[in-house]
Amino acid sequence: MTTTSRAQGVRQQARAQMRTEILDAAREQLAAQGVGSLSVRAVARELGMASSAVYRYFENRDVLLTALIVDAYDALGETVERAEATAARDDLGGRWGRIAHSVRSWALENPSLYALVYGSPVPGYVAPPDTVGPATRVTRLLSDLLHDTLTAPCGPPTFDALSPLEPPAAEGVAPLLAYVGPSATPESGVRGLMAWTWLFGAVSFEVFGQLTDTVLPQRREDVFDAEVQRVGQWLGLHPDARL
Amino acid sequence: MTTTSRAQGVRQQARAQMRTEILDAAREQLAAQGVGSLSVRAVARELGMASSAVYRYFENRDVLLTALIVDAYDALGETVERAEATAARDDLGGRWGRIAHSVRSWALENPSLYALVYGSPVPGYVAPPDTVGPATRVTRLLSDLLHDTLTAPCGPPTFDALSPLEPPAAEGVAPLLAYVGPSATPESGVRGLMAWTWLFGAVSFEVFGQLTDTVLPQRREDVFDAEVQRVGQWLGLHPDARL
DNA sequence: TGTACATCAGTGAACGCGCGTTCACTGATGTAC
DNA sequence: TGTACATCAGTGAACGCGCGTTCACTGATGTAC
Repeated sequence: MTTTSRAQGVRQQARAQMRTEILDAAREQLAAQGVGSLSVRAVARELGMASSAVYRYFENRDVLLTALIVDAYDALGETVERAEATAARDDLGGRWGRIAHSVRSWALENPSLYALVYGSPVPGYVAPPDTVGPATRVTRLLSDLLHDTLTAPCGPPTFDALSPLEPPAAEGVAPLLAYVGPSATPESGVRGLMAWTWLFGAVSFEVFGQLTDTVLPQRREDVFDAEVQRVGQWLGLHPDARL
Repeated sequence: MTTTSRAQGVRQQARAQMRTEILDAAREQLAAQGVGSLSVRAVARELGMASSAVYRYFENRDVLLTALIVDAYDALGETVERAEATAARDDLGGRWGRIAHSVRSWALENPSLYALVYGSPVPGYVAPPDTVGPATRVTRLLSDLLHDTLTAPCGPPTFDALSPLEPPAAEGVAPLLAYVGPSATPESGVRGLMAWTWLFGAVSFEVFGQLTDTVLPQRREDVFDAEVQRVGQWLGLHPDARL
């Protein structure tokens, strides 16, 4: 490494740090006021710099917002991946439990970031392509789990469906089946979809305050865990695997 | 009715109509720009009146927003109540299907209103007490349905739970059980909670665009219906009741 | 029925504010010889 | 190592804008006698 590139490295490092500081300040803004009132000027004020200086780092407000979204997806993705990795590969129920519980805790710890990525979309804002990768990290874990369930040594679970999935519905889940891989059947695909849907529905209800007067705040983790187990059992995961 | 009160009636009627027109314009605003940018001035502009005139009808922006929220809850509540009422009382699966499908269609037809009441909350805005009544109309239907399931002539469903609900979780759902009534057991309460959670999770995912690349747009209703049936079966509703 | 008065919807100017973004600039830091 | 030049972070003033809300007002509509 030459002196030149080391010096360049210093400049770049300073740049990266400033970028981080801007994003941190923006996250504070977000938590306090919501997406709508995230403003370049307020972020600059928080950092004690001229608002025009922020434009050296982010072309405009939307680019800043996109960076926050990407970071949020990545933070959630990494947290959940780490949690999932602590379960033995053949402990399918355990993996499901880690995923579910870690999504929930991350969301409760970062409600504004969760709202940013799983809340109501901001009309007019279109997520650029760079967001899709980070967005699918949790989905990937769930998809792999479903695949492992269907190819487990003890054989795929037998579902208690009364009738097989009707053709139009089976056709509908085709993209999902393609994503999971050849092991997936329409019935298992729909069930996986329902588990995914349920998980984020449950977390959203809790984070967005819809559980008031329904579940006692101090017992929400216990109730959530009971629900996770029931979904796991219904999915054909080993039922007594616990977090 | 005297001339006086009839005249008064005319004035009041004009007032009520103007109020409606303001709310309609606000709803258009909402659909186009989202909650954050709902503005008194823009609403007035849309109606071709001075922005100060709006203050004759709504004390301030928050009061206007609250009125929109109440109206949205009421519109959804009425739609779902009407749909549910078309099923025979003893057709439990049919009632569940009507509720689920009507929530979904209303949400897809009124995505901005759905986002207003089931999307991420606006930080800083606190829902005043007048919103709770309208907010519980759908919940009431689900709760009654659960009650009817548990007190059906053929007896309550037997759930395939491997182990009974653990005490902390059972304690957690106490408020919900109190709401449903004495027929509810902890296990049925958790299942009802999960169905409720799943329903709004599924609808939110579809309305908020999380189903892209997962379920084919033209087949979403079919897939949704398959899911509804599976949840219904799992809840112990008569499995072949169809919409 | 006719008239004097009260009520009330709607106006338009004004207040103070914060916003996104641009631009010419200054001064420090890095680069090339 | 020393110097002339290029790069680039950050400044501060300015642009044009839309916002919520207030206020003194006008004129139409309703009320009381």
